[in-house]
Amino acid sequence: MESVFEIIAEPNRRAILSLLVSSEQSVGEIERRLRMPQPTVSKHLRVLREAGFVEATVDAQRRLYRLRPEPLQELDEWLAPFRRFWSAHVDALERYLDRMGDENQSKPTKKKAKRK
Amino acid sequence: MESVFEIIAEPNRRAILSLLVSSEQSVGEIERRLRMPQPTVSKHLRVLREAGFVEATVDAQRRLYRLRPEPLQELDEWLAPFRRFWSAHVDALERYLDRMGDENQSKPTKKKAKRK
DNA sequence: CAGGTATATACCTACTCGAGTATATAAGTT
DNA sequence: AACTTATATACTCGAGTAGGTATATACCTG
Repeated sequence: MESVFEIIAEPNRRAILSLLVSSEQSVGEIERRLRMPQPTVSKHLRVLREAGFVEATVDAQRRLYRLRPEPLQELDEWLAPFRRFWSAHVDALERYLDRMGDENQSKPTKKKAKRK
Repeated sequence: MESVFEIIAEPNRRAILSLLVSSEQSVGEIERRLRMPQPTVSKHLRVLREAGFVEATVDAQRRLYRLRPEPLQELDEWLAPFRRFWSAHVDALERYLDRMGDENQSKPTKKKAKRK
């Protein structure tokens, strides 16, 4: 369970993260809101904690868990090159549609684009 | 192997995606550049293809694989709420640092912040 | 201190998935 | 047609991991 990617591969962990994005929550609150058995919640929280996604403070018997930004920022950085890639694609599509618009507006039922 | 998240959890698959971000590649090229056994490459490409991360065109015996943007965009969208979260944090930190700057520049060795 | 609440952990099991090896398929070359 | 290149697939095996159940730990309340 090394990487950020493996951590967020698990749906319950993503649910926990999404829940924590609004505000910190105790284990019991997470348990109730996500309708998840308590050991399951604790185990996922442990994984998230050890990977730096969340941190906890003690409040009597409770633990209040809150989000930490770093690991998800790392994910965001990994995405950067791909963002450049797909925005290039959008640009190309826009240019293409612009050209089509000029050349013949008369054929709106066109089915296939030409292949190189 | 349903979700986008599970697909990119695998390091070799991430490597393939990163390689394809520059331009399309044949299976053999991927195999050589990533020093990965051919069946491994093919199997990961299959997973990526079925999940919509890549598409292939046939060139004689070769298959040229290229990136498709949608699945990674989906990941990008999942990150959106968290981005709001951490930019809020940066703002708060900046305000805090600003205040500290005004109030007393004279105590740079402060150790602990007050707890509620 | 007895009982209750909140959370963590230990143990087991079932399942998934990736690696490795061998083989199949298909196209190109001689 | 034989051979080679390029890619896909089938099969087996081992490791990792999530879920379930039971139990441990810690704190709070009467």
